[in-house]
Amino acid sequence: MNALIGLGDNRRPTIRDVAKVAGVSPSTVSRVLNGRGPVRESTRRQVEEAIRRLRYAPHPAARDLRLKSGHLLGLIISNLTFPFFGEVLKGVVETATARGYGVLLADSEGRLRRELELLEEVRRRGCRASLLITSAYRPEHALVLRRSGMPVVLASAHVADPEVPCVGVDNAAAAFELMQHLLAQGHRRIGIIRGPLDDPVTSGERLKGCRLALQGAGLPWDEALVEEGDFSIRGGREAAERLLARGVAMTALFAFSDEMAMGALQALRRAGLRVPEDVALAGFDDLPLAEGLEPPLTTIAQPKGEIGRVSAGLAIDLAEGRPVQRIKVTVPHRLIVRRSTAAH
Amino acid sequence: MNALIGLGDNRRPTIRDVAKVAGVSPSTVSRVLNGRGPVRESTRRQVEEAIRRLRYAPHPAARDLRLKSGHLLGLIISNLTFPFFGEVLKGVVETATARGYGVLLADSEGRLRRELELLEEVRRRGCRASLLITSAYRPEHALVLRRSGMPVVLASAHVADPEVPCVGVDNAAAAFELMQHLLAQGHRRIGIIRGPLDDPVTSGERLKGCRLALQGAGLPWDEALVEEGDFSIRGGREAAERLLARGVAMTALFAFSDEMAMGALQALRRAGLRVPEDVALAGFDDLPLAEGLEPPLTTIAQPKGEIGRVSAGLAIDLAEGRPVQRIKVTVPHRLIVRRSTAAH
DNA sequence: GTGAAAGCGCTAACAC
DNA sequence: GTGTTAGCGCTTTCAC
Repeated sequence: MNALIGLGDNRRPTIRDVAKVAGVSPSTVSRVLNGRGPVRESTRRQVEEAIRRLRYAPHPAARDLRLKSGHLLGLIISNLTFPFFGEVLKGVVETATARGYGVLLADSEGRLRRELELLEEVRRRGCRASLLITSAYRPEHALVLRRSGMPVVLASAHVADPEVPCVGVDNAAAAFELMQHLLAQGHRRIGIIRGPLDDPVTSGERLKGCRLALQGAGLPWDEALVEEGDFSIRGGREAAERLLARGVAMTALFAFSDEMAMGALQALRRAGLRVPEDVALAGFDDLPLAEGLEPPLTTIAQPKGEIGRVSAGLAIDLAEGRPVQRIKVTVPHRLIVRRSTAAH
Repeated sequence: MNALIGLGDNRRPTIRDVAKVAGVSPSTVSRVLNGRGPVRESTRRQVEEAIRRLRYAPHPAARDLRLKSGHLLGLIISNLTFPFFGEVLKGVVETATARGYGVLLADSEGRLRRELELLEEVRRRGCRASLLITSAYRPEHALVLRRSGMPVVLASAHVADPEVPCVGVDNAAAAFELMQHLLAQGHRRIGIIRGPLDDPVTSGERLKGCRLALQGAGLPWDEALVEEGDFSIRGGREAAERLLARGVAMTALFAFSDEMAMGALQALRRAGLRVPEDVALAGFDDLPLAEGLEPPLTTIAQPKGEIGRVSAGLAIDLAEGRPVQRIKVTVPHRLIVRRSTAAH
C-alpha cells in the first residue's frame, strides 16, 4: 500500500511512529534520516517508505536539543523599509537557506537600545550567529557584541574595531571616485548631502573620500556646501532646499543615497534648475529608481546581494568554528555614470 | 557577591546550574522563570540573583520540545526587494515580536514550486503558522495550504477560497475609485498598465474595478488601452512605450503600481508628453517615491504596516486556537490625489 | 546491520 | 513552598 497513514489523534508523527510502521527501531530510522551509520539497502527503503507515508519530518526542537546545534541565523536590521536593505536581505536568506539555516528577522527601528536588546533576544532564541545591519554603529555596540556569546557580523558597514567582522564596500574610495568624476567634468563647487551625524561610519567614510578628492584637486573644503539628510526622499528634498535657500553657488550635487538624490532632484526642479545643465546630480547605491529618474542618475553601485551573501556566509563560518580567511571583507563598488552628470 | 559567575568550561548555563547556585531545585527555578506556581519571595530573589550572575537564558529548543510550542512564525515572500513588502514585513515583525514570536524569513523568488516547498520547510523548522506574501495565488496553492498542517495567512491579497485566511485592501473598490477620479476629470481614454497575467488576484480585481467604473460612465472597454508590466520601474516604462508606439490616444494612464507609474512617467517624458497636461498619471501603493516624483503621483494608499500587523495577528491567533472573528480581513485603502492628475 | 538505553534542558504532575 | 520524577523527540554510544 502506498497510501498515506494518518495517526489516530492528530499529533505529528514521531520517529517512533516511523519505526513502528517500518518494523525497525528508532535508531535505524535515525540512521536513515541522517545517512550516518550502515543500513541495509532493503531496510533503508522500508524506512523511507514509512517516512513518506506518514509525511514525517523530524522535530526541529528535539534535534536541536540533542545536537546542541540550532541552525538559526539572527538578522537585526535598523530599517526594514529601505529598498537598499531588501536586496541585502535577499542575499542573506539565499545563503542561509543554502547552508541549512533559518533566518530570524528582527527590526531595531534604528534605536540603539533596541538593537542591543535584540542581540540578546536572538541569542536567547537559539541563534548561532547574527548579522547586524545598522546605519549607526557606535562604541556602545562593541561591548555588547563581545559579550553576546555568538559571532555577530556587521553587514554593509566597516568599523575600525579589529574584532568586529564587517562586510561592505570601501565607502571612502567610492565617494572619492564619484567626486573625481564630477571634478573631471569641471565642477568646482560641489554640494554634498550626507547622512545623519550619529552615523560615524557610512557618512564619515564617504565624507573622507570627498575631502580627499577635493584636496587632490587643490580645492578647499567648504562646510557651507554640506547639508544633512536622513537617507529618505523627503530628507534629500529638504536638504537641497536648505542648500538652495542658503544661496550657495553649486554646479553639482552629491547625495549619499539615491533616495536623497531623488528628493534633491525634485527640489532643484522646483527651483527652476535643470539637471544636468544647471546642476549635475549624483547619488549612491544604484537602486532601481536611479535608472528610472529623468534624467537617469549617476551613482555608485553596491553589490547588495553579494553583501548579504558574504555576510551570512561569514557569520555561519564563524558560528561553526570554520577557519575564515579574514573577518573584514570589502566588496567591490562601481561608478555608474548616467545622464544626470552628463557634460554640458 | 554580585559578580558574574563563569562555568568552568564554556557551555551555556542550564537550569540546574542556576538551581545549584541558588541552592534550590530546578523546578523552583522553573517556577520563578515562568511565574507559575507559588514561590516564597526570598527564594525568588535568590533565584533571580543566580540567573543574573550566570547570565542564564532558558534553552529555547528544550523549552519548545517540552511545551510542544515553538514560537516561530514563517514568512514566505515572493519578492523581498519590492519596497511595498518592506513596510508589510515591518508590521509583521512588530506584531510577532510583541506576541513573543520570532519571524522565520524565506524567499520564494516568485516561483510557485519554491513557494510550496518553503511552506513545508518552515513547518519542518517548527513554525506554528505562516504568512504567504505572493503576487500570484493559484489553485495549486490551496491543496498545499490545506495539508500543510498549520494555519497559513495570505497577506496582501484576497482569494475566493473560503478556507484561506486573507488580509488586504479591496483592490476592485480601490481601482474603481481611482478610475472614478480620472473620469471625473473628464478623461475618456484611459490607458492601463496591469500586472502579469499569471496573477489572477491583484491584477484581476483591479481590472474588475476599472471595468466597472468605465461601465458606470457608459464607456466601452477597450483592450487596446491595456498593457502588461511586471510591477517594476522598467516594466512600467516598457509597457508605456508599447502603448505609445501603438498610437493609442489616451489622456490618462493608470499603472497598477507606483513603480510602474514611475517608469511610465519616464516614457511619457521621453515621448515629449507633459504630465499632467498631456497625460494624467496615477499609480498604486503610495510608496515614498510617489510623493518624490515630479509631479507628485496620484495613487492608492495601502496601509502596508497594518496589513503586516493584522496578518501576523491573525496567523498567531489561528495557531494558538484562539477564536477569530473572521479569516477574511479587508483593510481600508485611500485615494491620494496629487499633481500628476491635476485638472488642466 | 540493528536495537536498547541514556540523556540533551526543560516543565508539570505529584509527593511531601 | 519546594523537591523528585518522568518524559517531550531525537541522536548516539555500546552491545549484540
